[in-house]
Amino acid sequence: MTDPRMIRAKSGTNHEGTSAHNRRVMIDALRVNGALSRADLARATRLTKQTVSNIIEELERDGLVVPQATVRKGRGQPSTPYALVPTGAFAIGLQIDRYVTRAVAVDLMGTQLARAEADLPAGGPANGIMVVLELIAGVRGELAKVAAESEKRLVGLGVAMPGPFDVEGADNDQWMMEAWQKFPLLETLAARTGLNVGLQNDAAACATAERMVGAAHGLDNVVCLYLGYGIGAGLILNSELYSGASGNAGEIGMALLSAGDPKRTALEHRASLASLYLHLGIDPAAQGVHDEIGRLAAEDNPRLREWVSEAAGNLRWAVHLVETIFDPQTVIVCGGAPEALARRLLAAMEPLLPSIADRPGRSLPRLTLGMTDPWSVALGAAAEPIGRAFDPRFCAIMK
Amino acid sequence: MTDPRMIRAKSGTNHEGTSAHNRRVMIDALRVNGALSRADLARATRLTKQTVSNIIEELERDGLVVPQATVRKGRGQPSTPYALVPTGAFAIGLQIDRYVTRAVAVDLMGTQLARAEADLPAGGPANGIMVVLELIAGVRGELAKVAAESEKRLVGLGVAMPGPFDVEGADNDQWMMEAWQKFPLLETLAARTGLNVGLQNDAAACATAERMVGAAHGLDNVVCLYLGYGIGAGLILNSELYSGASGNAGEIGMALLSAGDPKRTALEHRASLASLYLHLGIDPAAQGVHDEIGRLAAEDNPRLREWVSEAAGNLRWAVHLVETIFDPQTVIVCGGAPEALARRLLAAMEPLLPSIADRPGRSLPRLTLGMTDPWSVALGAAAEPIGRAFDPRFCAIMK
DNA sequence: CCCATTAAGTCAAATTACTTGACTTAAAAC
DNA sequence: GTTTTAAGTCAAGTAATTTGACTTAATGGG
Repeated sequence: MTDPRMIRAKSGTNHEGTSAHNRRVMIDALRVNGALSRADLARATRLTKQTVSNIIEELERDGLVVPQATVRKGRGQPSTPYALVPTGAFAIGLQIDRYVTRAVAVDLMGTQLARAEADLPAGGPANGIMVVLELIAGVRGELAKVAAESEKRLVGLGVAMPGPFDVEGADNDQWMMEAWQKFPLLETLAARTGLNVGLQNDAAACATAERMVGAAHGLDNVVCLYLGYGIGAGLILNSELYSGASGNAGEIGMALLSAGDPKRTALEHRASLASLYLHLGIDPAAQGVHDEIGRLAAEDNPRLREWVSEAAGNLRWAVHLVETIFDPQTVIVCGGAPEALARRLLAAMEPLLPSIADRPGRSLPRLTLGMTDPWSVALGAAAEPIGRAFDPRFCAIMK
Repeated sequence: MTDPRMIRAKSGTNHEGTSAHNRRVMIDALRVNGALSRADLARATRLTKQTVSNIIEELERDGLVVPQATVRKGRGQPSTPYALVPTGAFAIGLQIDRYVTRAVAVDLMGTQLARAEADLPAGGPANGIMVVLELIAGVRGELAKVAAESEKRLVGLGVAMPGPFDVEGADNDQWMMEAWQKFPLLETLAARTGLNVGLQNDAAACATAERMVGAAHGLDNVVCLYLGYGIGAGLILNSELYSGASGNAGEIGMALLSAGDPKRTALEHRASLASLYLHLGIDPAAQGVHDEIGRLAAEDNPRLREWVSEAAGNLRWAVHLVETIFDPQTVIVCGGAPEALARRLLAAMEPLLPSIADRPGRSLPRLTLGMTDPWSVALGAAAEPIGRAFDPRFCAIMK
C-alpha cells in the first residue's frame, strides 16, 4: 500500500481558496496603490465589476475598507474610491537580539501604535522568556488601550532573531543566540499568547518592513542588505520573502571574501557592527552604544572613518554579488546602524562596481538607503503576520 | 482619471483558474510520484474524491493519463492507479550557442524523440536565423513521424541562449551573442513557427532540465551551477525557476572573485570552459573540442590537471557562496563539460568549504553531479514550455 | 463459509463564488 | 437639452467544488 505521507503533492484549491485569493489581491492592490474605485480594481485585477463589488462590500462589512469622497474625473458617473482601514488588523512584532528585546504593535498599514524594549538577561531563554512574555503582554495591553477592537483583530505575532538556524558549528559569538534557537520558542509563545506565531531572521524582518512601509514598497524583486551585529540579506523574490530550504537563505555575512584566502575571512568580520565595535574597542553590550557610534559618525571620527573605508569596500563587493546573483530591481541598505553612519557607508560605497545592474532604462537607483532605525527589525517582525494574512502570494490559493 | 496602466495589482482568479490549478497540481503529483490512484490523489492534493474523479476523467479524455492495472492493497476495493501518458504533450527546445545551435523534441516526460544540431555561421542572426528555422522545422518533422498527434499536442518552443540579456558593456567575447540578443528572436520564431515561444539563459535551461528528468526532480530549492563557455547558476526557488527582475538572475560567472582585487577578476575567467580552452590553447570554435577535452580529462593530462586544480578552488568557493546565500537542498553541477572532466572537478572540489549547508539531518549531499551532456541545455529549453503548461506554480492561479 | 469491516470509487443534489448582460445613475461634451 | 461615457447595481446564469449516501470489491474474523 502506498503510504500517503510519502506522496508529495501541492495542495489543490476550491471556491474558498479562490475567494480568499481575490480578497488578498484586492487588499494588496489597495495597499500598493492607495484608494481605488471598484472600477479601477476590476480593471487591475481582471475581475468583473460585480465580483469586485461583492468583495468590497464584504471587506467593508469586515471593517477592512471604507469609501472615500466620490471623485469626478471626466465623463461618467463619479467613482467612489475605497481605502484600507488602518485599524482593520493588528499584529505584534518581537525582536530578540543579543542583549535586548523589543516588541511593537502595528496596524494594517504598518503604523506603530505601541512599543517597548527591555534588556535581555544573560543565560538565554531560561532567564529571558519571562522578560519576553511580559514585554509582549505590555505592548498588547498598550495596544488595547489605543485601539478598541485590537484583540479581535490581532492576526498574529511575528518573531525575528539573528540566524542562522539549526546549523552545526555556528560562529562563536553566536553562543548566546544558540540557546534561544534550541528553545521551543514558537511553541511557548503560541501557547502563552494564544496567537499565531511566525519566525524570520533579522535581515528577513528588515526586508519585510521595507516592503510594507519602506523603500521596497510595491517592488517585486529586492535585496535588502541588513547591517546589524552581523550582516544578512533579506530577499524579496517574485513579491515573496525567500527563506531557503531551511530558513537560512541570505546569510551573506558568512560568505568568504575570496576564493583563495586561506584565513577564510567572512564578510561580516569586515563589515558589520560587530566588526565596528571591535575596531573601536567598544563593548557592544554597553548602554548607549548606538548613539555613541551615531555621534562618532556625525563628527567624522578618524577611527570610524578607517572602518567605514574598509567596510564600504567589502559592502561594495557584496552589492555587486547580490546584483550579479539576484538581478534585483534595487538593493536596499538597512539595519541597525545609525543613519549618519549608514549615509557615510553609502557615500563611501560609490562608485559601485560594474555589474549586470548597469542596464539601460533603469528607473530605480542601484543602491537605496532604507530604514536605519533600531526598531525596524521588530517592525518587520510585526509585518510578517500581516503579510501572511493579506498577501496574495503567501500560498493563498492553496487550501 | 487614474490611468489604469499605472495601477499595479496581481490578477484575480475565477473557477477556470481554480480548475486549471487543480489540473496542474494533479499532473505535477503524477510526474513526481509516478502513477497514483484517485484516492491517493485526493489525499495528497486535499481535494475530494469526487473532484479528483472529475479531473482524472477529463485528463483521460484529453489523453494525458491512462489507468494502469488495478492494485489490491489490503482490505477494500482495489485501486486503479493512473499514470501520465508521455505522448500527452510535446515541446521543442532550441539552444543557440556561440558556434552551434541544437534543437530537440521531447514528450511530456522529457524523453527526447528527435534532435539535430547545426553549426552557426558567423555574423549573428542575419545569417543564422535561417539555419535555426530549418533546424526547428527538421526536428518538428522528425517528431511528427515518430508521434502521430505531435502537432496537435505541441505546447511550445523553448529557447535557451547565453545571458546576460540587455546589459550595457557586456563582456567582449559576448559580441557574437549580442547581435542575437538585439534581434527580435522570440517574435520571429513565434511568427514563423506559430508556437508559443519562451526564453531562458543556458544555466536556467539546465536547471529546468535537471528538475524535469535529473537530479533536481521533485526538489523545491536547488541551485544548478552550469559550467559552459561561461558559468551561471540556474535557480529553482520554491519549486519555481527564478529569473530576476530582468531575466539575468544567476549570472554568477560575472561575480568578482574577491572584494579587494584591483584586477577585478570574474569567476568565469578562472572556472569555465572558455578559461580551459584558453589555458590549453585550444580554439573553442574548432570541431570536436568537446571530445578533445573529454579525452584529455580521461587520460589525466597534466595541463588540464593544472586548470582543474585552480578551477576547483574557485568552484568550491562558488558552491560555498550559493549555499550561504540560497540555503538550497543541494547544489548540482551540470553543463557542457564532458563527464570525465566534470567528475575530476567534483573530486577536486572536495572537501567543500564549511557553510550553513553543514546542518544536522541533511538527506541530500551538498554537491551532486547533474547532467553532463551537450544536449542538456536544449533539453531544458524544451522542458520550459512543458513546465509552463503543466506546472502548478507558474502563475497558474491567475487569469 | 458467511458476514462485518475497510477502502475505492460513483451518483445526484447542494453550495459557493464568479460571470453575464441588461439596467440605473450621474457627470461631461456637443 | 440630448448624447456620450463611465461607475455601479440587479438578477439570472454558470462553472466547479463539496457533501453525503450509495455501490463495488477486497480482506479477515468467527
